[in-house]
Amino acid sequence: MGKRGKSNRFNVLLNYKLWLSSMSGEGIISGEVYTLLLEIKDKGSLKAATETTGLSYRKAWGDLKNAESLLGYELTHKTRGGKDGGRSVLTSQAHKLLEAYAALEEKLDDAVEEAYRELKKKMES
Amino acid sequence: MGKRGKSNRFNVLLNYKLWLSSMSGEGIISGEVYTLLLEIKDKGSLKAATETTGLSYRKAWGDLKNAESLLGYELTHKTRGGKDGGRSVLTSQAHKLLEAYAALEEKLDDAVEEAYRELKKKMES
DNA sequence: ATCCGTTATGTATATCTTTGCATAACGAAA
DNA sequence: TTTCGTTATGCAAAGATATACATAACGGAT
Repeated sequence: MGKRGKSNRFNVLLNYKLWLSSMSGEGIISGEVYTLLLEIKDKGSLKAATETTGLSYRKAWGDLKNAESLLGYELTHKTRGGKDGGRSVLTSQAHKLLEAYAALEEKLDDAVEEAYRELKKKMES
Repeated sequence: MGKRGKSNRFNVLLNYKLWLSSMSGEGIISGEVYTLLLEIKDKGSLKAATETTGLSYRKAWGDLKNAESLLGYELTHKTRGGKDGGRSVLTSQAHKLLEAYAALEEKLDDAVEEAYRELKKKMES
């Protein structure tokens, strides 16, 4: 280690959280809903999706409903009944949203990482 | 208005929130603490700062203490007593942090705005 | 016609966060 | 040495969020 040791190491992490909101400010889509949609896409049902994401069915269902109501369109085609009980399938708009959101997150991850490096440099100087 | 009207306008806003945390994840500095520090710098006391920022003294004090404990150094020189009761003045490290944070926020504001434009374009296509 | 497991939703419970007192400690200035 | 307004901190109360539980509705497959 260098002359001054690690005395002024800036040992903190930079975190961020994204969400989409309506003009009036209510929350719509956060990372949580994003991963929920990914899981629904994979598993084919909301219930199954909640089991892997860890949130309660009640909340996941509410979040999804909220998101759809504020976006103004459905994110999943929902069917009830049948031997399997029913299923949830992403709409084409949901697919589009997932794609767009993934690109956005990647872009911002990069920006945050770079900003963090600069922050750190400043704080350690 | 154009041929298809505004039917697929993506009428949502992109929001984000930044915070610094310790390695183990506890929150340290959020925008709230940042504006609190700005206000302290301006007003010279924590109490006065809470009056303009709107948070309760109890919480502001706790947040500040938490931030200092996790950073490992003081963000304010605190004095009690005197006709004026006491005061809080930013440390040099706090000044440095404010500067760095402001730069960081500006950078990310730009990145988010750009990312939002792309998101919007994708969602409206 | 019956069954099954999922969607759908209300309500009560618990958990987490913030606020609101209350009250002590402090110490420079008058 | 008394005074004043701030820092400092515990604890109860209030608010906000999330979870848990209960229960209905549904309808394709058997």
